[in-house]
Amino acid sequence: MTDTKRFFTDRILTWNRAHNDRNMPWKNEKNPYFIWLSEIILQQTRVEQGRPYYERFISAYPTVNDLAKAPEEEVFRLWQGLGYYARCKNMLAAARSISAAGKFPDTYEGIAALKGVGAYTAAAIASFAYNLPHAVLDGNVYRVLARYFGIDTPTDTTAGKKLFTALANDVLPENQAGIYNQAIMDFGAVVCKPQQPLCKTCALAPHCEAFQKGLTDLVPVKSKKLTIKKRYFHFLLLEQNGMVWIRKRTAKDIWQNLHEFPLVETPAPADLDALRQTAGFQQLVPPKTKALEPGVQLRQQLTHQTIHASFTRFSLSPDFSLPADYMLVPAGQLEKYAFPKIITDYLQR
DNA sequence: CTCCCGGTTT
DNA sequence: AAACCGGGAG
Repeated sequence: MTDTKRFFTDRILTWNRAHNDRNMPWKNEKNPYFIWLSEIILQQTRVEQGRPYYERFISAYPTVNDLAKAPEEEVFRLWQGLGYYARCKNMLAAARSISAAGKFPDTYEGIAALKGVGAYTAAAIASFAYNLPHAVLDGNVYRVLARYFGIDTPTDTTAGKKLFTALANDVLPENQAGIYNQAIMDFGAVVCKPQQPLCKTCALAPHCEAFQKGLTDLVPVKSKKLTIKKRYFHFLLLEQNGMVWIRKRTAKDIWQNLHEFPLVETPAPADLDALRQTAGFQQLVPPKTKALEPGVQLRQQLTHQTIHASFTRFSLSPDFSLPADYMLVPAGQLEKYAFPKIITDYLQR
């Protein structure tokens, strides 16, 4: 262990004792079920967005057995709007396996075997709940380590993951894993931020490679560049005497397991006249059915696609029926189903 | 508006 | 290596 590494760990712990006033409802929590729940909710999610979901989940399901017993549709409805819906599916599967086992796993390997739990989440739960010496490696930790130690190896490569994992575990104080892991992530979120980090007042700056060499904005490095494609979704609100057609998305695509209105996707922007020419539209709407009003346009930005959505209402003749994967539900019952954000936005507008 | 951010699975 | 969401910042 080098001096600069010892200094690093010591200053992180000191900062945590003296200056860390970041407060989360799951901090100091020792119940592994609550810790696991909060970590699943916080994956890819900002604390302030996740917090209300966490409160609702622990209130609805105070124990892992309550969650394990819950119907999938109900859990998805509670998860609605949080994004990355595979997390919800995996969470429920994990809850059922924990409940069947009769206790929460208390080893790193046992925790890592849970669905939806990868290296980061396993280390977080192992250290927070059981103080096991496993270093967390999330976006905050990558950034703090890359800057302080001046590492420009891309973090999203096998070599990068290996290097950062070894370093993270090297600077982990063996007997304070839980406190330290929380501290380094808070430090990354509050001081060593992605944009405009607080280097001027940072107690680590004297030994920080990136700060000393003016490389703060150049690390961490990522190798992949994101290509974003545009998609054009035309949602059809097909109404039949107070009822409306919906279906569950089952394809290997975004929003799997959520519901939607009958959808026609076009490769390019299309107005209603152009839409009527498509086979998809003709399969869903009888000829000469008039739109009830001009369509509503909404947009949603995903990681690698931009969704341009239109919503158009039609009144369907009573005898018409859609393919078997669609279901006709009362318009007043839509809140029982989980929908993607762009659809709930439309419904609430 | 346009970017930017982030764990796990396949 | 690529796909998966939604919200915040500029």
